[in-house]
Amino acid sequence: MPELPEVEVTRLGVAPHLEGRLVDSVLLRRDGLRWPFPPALPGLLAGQRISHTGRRGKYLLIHFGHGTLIIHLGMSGHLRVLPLGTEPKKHDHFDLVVEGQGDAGRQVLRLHDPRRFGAVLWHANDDGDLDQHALLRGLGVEPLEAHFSGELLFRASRGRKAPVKQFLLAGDVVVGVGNIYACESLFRAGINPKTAAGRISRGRYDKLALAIRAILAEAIVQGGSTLRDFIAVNGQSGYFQQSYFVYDREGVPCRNCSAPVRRIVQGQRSTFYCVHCQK
DNA sequence: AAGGTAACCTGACTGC
DNA sequence: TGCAGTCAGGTTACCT
Repeated sequence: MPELPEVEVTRLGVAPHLEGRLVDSVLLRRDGLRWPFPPALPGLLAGQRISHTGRRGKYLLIHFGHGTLIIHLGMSGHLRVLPLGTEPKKHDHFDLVVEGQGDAGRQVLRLHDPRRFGAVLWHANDDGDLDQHALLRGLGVEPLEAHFSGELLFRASRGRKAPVKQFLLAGDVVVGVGNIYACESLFRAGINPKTAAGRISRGRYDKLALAIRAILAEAIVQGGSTLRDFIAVNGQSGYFQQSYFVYDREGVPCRNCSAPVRRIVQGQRSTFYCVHCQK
């Protein structure tokens, strides 16, 4: 789960508990997830002050004076802020304990990730620019920033034969749009997900860019989507899934034209769309 | 360069 | 009740 809105909702939720605080300790309960945790992490972070949080695509960033902690939630990860002493559950792999501030006591930022496709990595300032980090280097434009546009999608797609759905998911042109929001955006823009990216007009990309922006922004306001694993930091569920028009609605009447929503597979991922509304 | 596929892993659900 | 099969929000590595 977590696509851009879920990561941003997570960031907004954890930020007040982290920014400006000192790290007490770091606890690693296993060697790593997708990649090994940096073994030196506890020593690198203990006693250091968190300056601010950020996000690049689906990567959550926790910035320190000497470097940045990079967290990815994979398919099934979530972060919670809990009172110190809360018993860890199965699949709780990583704790960042922060000092209290004001009335608040020490708290723990805890990463839970059953499938373990997530990641926790460290980028030291000495290693160069963060945006040149191996995981961030090839990423496309942030869809909620001003320079994201239909023109950008149009230009980047010329000559591409891949279906537009996979073009969006690839992440090298625009970041943060995962399977749910790609399906929903294409529906809103009225574009068939199977259409070759390179054969879509400028005007239709203008519409698609607006749809992507609007849907991501709406999802953030609604607290993201709650599927099997995503729970916001405060334990509340997001409710954007109630707003789905096509995702996970195979066979259900289209909310626009009542034709049954169709499910196909593209690049090993399910795509949901309306044959009537998306040409 | 771009495209296709397998792989990583657990858990929930379905059907027999 | 159990067992096998399918599917799930992501991304990289590797091959054409």
